[in-house]
Amino acid sequence: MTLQELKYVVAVADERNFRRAADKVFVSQPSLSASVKKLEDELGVQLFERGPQEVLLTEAGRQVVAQARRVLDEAARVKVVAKEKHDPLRGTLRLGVIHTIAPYLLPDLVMALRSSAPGMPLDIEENLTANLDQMLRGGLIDVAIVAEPYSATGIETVPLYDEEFRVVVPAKHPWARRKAVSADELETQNLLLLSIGHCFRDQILEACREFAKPAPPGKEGNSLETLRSMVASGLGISVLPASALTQRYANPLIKVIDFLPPTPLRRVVAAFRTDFPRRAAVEAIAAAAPTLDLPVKAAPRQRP
Amino acid sequence: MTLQELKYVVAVADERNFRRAADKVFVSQPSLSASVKKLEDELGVQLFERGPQEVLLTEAGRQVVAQARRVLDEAARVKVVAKEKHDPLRGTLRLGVIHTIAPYLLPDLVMALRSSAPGMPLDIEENLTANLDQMLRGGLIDVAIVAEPYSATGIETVPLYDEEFRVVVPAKHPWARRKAVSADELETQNLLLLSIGHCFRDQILEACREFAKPAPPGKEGNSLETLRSMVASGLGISVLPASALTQRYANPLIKVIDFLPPTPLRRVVAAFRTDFPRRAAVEAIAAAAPTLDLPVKAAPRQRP
DNA sequence: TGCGGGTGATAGGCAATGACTATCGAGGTG
DNA sequence: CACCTCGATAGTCATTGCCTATCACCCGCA
Repeated sequence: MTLQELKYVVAVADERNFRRAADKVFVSQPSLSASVKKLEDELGVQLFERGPQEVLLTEAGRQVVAQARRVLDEAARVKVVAKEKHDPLRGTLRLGVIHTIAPYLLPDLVMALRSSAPGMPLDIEENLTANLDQMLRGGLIDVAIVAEPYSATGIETVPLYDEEFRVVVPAKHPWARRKAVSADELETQNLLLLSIGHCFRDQILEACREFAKPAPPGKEGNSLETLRSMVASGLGISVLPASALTQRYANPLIKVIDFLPPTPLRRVVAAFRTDFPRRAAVEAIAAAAPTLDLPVKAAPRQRP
Repeated sequence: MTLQELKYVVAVADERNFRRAADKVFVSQPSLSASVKKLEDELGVQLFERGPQEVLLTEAGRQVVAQARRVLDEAARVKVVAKEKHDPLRGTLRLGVIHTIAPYLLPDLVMALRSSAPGMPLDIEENLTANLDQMLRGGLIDVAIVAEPYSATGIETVPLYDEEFRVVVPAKHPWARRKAVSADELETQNLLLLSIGHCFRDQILEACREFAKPAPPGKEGNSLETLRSMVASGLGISVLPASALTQRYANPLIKVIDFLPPTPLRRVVAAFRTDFPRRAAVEAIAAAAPTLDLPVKAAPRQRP
């Protein structure tokens, strides 16, 4: 039984005439006759009475044709469903973002995508890189926005932007008046870091190799906002990414100091499975990134 | 798009593995891959992400597969419907019967068929032969029980039984004591006949050729029961078929007289379109006829 | 009563479709 | 690094379904 046979049978039932039905479905009359007979044989029931005057539906034919219409109806809806999903910028995109990026990027990004891809709502998952990686491979999310270094087989990345690091110290800290500090100097202070698992912690330790080996530094916080508050309360100094230090987050208890060049930075990328079919959705995110009002540098597409 | 492609896609979605899915639907893995790709191309949407680890459903894939299941479901019901109609003795039989047979045959026939073909309810239409003929050709009824002579192209008949005619006279009629009368004698009496259109009228006139030409005889009735009542009231004599003169219809005001041989009779047949596929249903009727408690003679199958 | 115009079924040739086996290339795993 | 499994590809082959041409039948008309 094929959809075509069902189409043919319905056509014959509609036209009550094999020739007209054949024209209607764009085949020759013998082909149509053969197909109808084939279906009748398969079903073991005669569907039509071929009289010399007219073609009559048998009782079985009536029922089968009615059911065939339902099949064709549902089959037509397959195409409709597929067509609706045709545009990669339509349909929910499941997006994972690490904790140190989400709160600073998402408000603007969602805003930008709402106009550039209005048919693509975001289902957002905020988590650690390692977890996002697993979810990405497992198909639980479609795209992950993480910081480099990040690579995995079967995963591609598109750079979004480069984001410099800044030192934040309490307002009454001895460094509060300095214009810039060197990464090596941080060692001398009580450096507050994120807890283990946050990539941002590792990136800072990487930037300040000197004390990566010695004992772990001061206290740890669970989010950048926690760190910020801890600094504000005078507990120590810390390092935050530039996007966490916009005007919106200005705080009189905190002083922001640049690094002496080379300024450490992180590259933020969008990662997705190589086989992910909605690349245009990733492109939409990459295209939106440089338009955002963030203190970042557009990251050139270096490894396409 | 074919049902097979939909089956394949559903199998892949179920197994999340092309090889296992191929086994499940009894094709080689390359064939299955090709079919899936073909459907994806046709729909213009990628349904699966073929990762090295596992096969993932895209969002479009989820929706298409869900719809495909519905299609296959409905398609399976086509076979169920057909199977239900597989037995020609199942399903309503639309039966037409002429007025002069219906009330005497149907009660017994329905009873007999209820046991020999319990799954075949009768939808009964009572009408004149000419109308039944049209309905039979037009497919409005499946079988017509009529009296011969009846023939038409594209129509076959099966004899059911032969039924003799009897003369009925009022109880106080001069003939009331006679054992038998000749057809020719009827001319001398006030013969009550059915109105024009009833074949039984023509058959009586045929039996008594003598006065077929002269002026029309006495009054006319619209049914055999009307005639019977008219005879009972002394309005004249009439002729009835044997099946209308069983014990059940005995009436003290009426005397039944045999014809002198050759006794006129009518052959009752079941007529159906040559193309009618449920011949077994007709056979069931033919087989039931001789078992009925009617004063008739089984009609041999003379022209098969 | 024979003759066109209609029906659906049949016959024979042909091309497209789908299936197969064998193999590849990519990844993951010991 | 060898080995295994994944899905994709290549090439061949049989089946399928299609077409044109024709048949057999029935109708209505002359």
